[in-house]
Amino acid sequence: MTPPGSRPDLPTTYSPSSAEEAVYRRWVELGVFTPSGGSDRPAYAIVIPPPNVTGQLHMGHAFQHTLMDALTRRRRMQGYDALWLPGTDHAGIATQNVVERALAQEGASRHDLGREKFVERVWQWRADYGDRIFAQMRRLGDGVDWSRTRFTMDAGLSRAVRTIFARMFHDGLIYRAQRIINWCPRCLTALSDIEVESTEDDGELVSISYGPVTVATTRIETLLGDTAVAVHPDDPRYRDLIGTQVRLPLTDRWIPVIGDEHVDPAFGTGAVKVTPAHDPNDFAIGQRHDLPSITMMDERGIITTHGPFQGLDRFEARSAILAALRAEGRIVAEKRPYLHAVPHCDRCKTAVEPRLSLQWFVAVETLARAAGDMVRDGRVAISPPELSGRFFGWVDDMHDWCVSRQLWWGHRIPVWYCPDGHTTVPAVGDEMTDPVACHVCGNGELRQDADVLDTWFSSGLWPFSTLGWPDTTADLARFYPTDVLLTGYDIIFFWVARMMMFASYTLDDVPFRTVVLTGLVRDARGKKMSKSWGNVIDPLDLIDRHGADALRFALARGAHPGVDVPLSEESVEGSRNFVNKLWNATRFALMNGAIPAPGALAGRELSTADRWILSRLTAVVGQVDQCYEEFEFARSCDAVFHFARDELFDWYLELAKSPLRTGGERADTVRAVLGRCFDTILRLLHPVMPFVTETLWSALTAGHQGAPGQNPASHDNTAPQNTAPQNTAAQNTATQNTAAQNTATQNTAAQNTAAQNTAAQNTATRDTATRDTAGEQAASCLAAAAWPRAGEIGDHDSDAEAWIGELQLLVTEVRRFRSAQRLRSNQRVPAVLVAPARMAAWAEQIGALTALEVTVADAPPTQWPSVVVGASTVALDLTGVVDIASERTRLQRMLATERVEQARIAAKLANPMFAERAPAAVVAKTRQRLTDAESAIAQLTEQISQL
RNA sequence: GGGCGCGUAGCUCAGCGGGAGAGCGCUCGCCUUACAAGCGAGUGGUCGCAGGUUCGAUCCCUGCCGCGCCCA
Repeated sequence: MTPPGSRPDLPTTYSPSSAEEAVYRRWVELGVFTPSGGSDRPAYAIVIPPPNVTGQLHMGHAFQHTLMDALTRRRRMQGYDALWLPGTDHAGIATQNVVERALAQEGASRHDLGREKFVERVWQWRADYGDRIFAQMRRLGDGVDWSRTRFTMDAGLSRAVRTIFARMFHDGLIYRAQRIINWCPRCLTALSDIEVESTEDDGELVSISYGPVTVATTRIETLLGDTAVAVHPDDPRYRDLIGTQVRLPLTDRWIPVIGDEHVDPAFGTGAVKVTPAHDPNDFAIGQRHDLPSITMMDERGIITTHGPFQGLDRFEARSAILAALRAEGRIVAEKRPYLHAVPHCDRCKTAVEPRLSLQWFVAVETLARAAGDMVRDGRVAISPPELSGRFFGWVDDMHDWCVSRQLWWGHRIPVWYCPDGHTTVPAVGDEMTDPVACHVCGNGELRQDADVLDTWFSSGLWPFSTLGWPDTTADLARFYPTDVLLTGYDIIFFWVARMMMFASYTLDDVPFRTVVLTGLVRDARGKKMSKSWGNVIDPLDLIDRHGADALRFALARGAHPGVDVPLSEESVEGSRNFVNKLWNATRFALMNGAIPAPGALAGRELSTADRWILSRLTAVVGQVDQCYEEFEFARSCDAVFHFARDELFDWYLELAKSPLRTGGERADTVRAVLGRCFDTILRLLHPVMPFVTETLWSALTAGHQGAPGQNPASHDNTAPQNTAPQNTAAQNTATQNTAAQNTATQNTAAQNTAAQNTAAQNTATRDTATRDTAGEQAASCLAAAAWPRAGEIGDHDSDAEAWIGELQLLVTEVRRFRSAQRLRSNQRVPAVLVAPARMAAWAEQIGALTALEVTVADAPPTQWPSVVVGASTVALDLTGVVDIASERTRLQRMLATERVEQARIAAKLANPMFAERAPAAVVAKTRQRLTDAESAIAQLTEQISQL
């Protein structure tokens, strides 16, 4: 505990593990993540791309959440009413698989339980484990509004699903049809195109004689379902066979040879077997030629055709049929291995079986075009724009979307059938009422479609279903369209395109204004992280060992738009080191009485160094702002990092030590400048490094409640500035429970969707209740403080920047000289400074920075070796000690470099075309460079001659 | 096969028409009163190869070589 008005003593090493949890709890207690609403502030909203409810926080989440959090936190500090809305999706197949595995351990299957009990069991699982990822998000520091946590199976979101389904059905945008779909023989369900992942697998391409024609295939077993052989109609080899019949090997069936334009005469033998029930291309050929479809295997991939192969698994059948064909002498050629693309189930990696079946589809043509148009006419921006090609490639060539899944967990398809097979879908406006009689024949014996909808169907509604649609809610009015949808470029098709399609259909508006696409997190060597490679890094492990800020900063520093981010333990350590450096530099500021109050600088006489650092600070604030507008997180981090470490800590702090020691008016000014600088960089870093900045800022502003730039718009600023004791989070480790843990035991009744509050929601309700009283303190919390504005700090000061630049150059040259002379870093040497008055005024600081005992004189002692920069000379008392040979070598090397430079520039200027055609500014700059090189040469020549 | 992208320091990557950059690593010196999770200095690159455009090319264009991703 820190008494009012005093500042805490901070330890020399920052310990994230003891600080982070308490800081997070304080934010939630203060309600900073919950938009206040109702004010006249502009709204800003990001909905989280919902993580899978079975998921654990992985590095991809850590990365994307860091960026979303940074965007939202900055907007919040800028005074926006900012919402980052969290939640999860129900992950149909994945969740069902998890629960089925648990059941299998008990020796049961879902069929033993029956549908109703099984679904109850899944709800139970979700109540027990579904909030794990929320607790992990807290560890990362995600500033989401827990009071608005959503789940795709919530009552409200389920209503959105049923509503849009009915509307689209009645608009003819949802239909049921027999089609070839991707079927997973393990999950026993249909999959959409994007739930299928193709891999290049070894197979064998076998040429089989069908009598007069030979066909080539990799899927030998489907021979049993062949109903034709197709050739190109113009192919001279086969033209005459078109219309004849050939006997299908191993069977008694005769099948026609047909001509079809889509056959590639150059591939294989130029003749293909046609299996309409088991291949999408063959299905299309079958439709064109009115061929029968023969389904020759069941949903588990077991052969059903009568004969010797019946009952075999599809892969066993492949070998058996190959052997049988070989025995009959039907095998003309074999190519093995033959690399070809094989589709696999995204979830279980089983080879997908194309299968003819009756499924529900979304007709995507108009919706996909509308989604494409949003980007084409600029209503939705894609960042970085280079990746829009990827988006168009998908939406402009999209097949109808198979949305039915043969699962029990999910939104049951709201369609009913009567015994006569009529279809009944609730009417628009009455979507939630289950029909009691067939809308066609009035029969009251209705049965609901057994299938559920694709999880992505509900995820596609996420940007507006989470805000209350289909009701017209205050949230929808305030936060929709949302501002940013941030996700990896690999997953753009899953939600981005579909959210846009549904948004266009339901609200005739964009779901978000900007799509920010990130790269993928890779390992230190740029390799994709995968379990099979064994190179997966667990973000929670890194947070445990180095702190969330270190992980976040390491990730954000690599976040160039759309580019993959390599992440290594070393880079996180590097960031942790910077966090610690920031900690110690701020400690220095605290120990020296830095004054962060807004008026502290007013009317003070600033030194050149003060003006310089404030000028640089202004520039950095501007840079950071620009970077955020362009989603250039890496550059933003770099800008603050280099300013803080290489300018503020390395130079200003060193220059400040002397006036601070001296005291008086000058020291107070330095304290005010320090206050302003540290206050500002903590604010600038807060979005990416929330924990340590919050801790340090509360220490910095303790006793200075009138800290500059408090966000007047945020929370209730009519409350008096409260100077009540503030725990510094670093010291408060007493309570270890996270809020998520506190409420994790709360189980909700299965199926009772009205009661499906997540634990986090319950927590947040409590949080919100405390917000009114906490609101007074909110302004003393960095997360609710104002974002710096470049204009408030000052203007660019080129005079100060030039003088400090010269000082830095002089100090660096002296250090280089010392190093070249092999002087030990701790060996203090007498020296004389001969310089203009403004430079000579820094004699003490120059001495401290170079480990020299500096005195000012009008002329350097003869025989002392010297370092010359511009009009300033530092002569060192190294008579008899200096290594003349090495010094001569050093100077001569510098001279050689300058001469090369001089020659190159002179040659350039000698070219008349250059002066004629190059812009005047470039020519002038080049002339200046020549002059600089020439004076450097003169200076070095002089120094060498004096040795 | 079609489309997109990438080859820049030992590693991972920025830069993308006018002086080659960062982080990490490596070498040397230093426990200097904020910080050894630190400080100071340094090493390291015909910017994949070959042409072209230009006063000027790492950057723009063409071809080639190598690598990656998406789609078929």
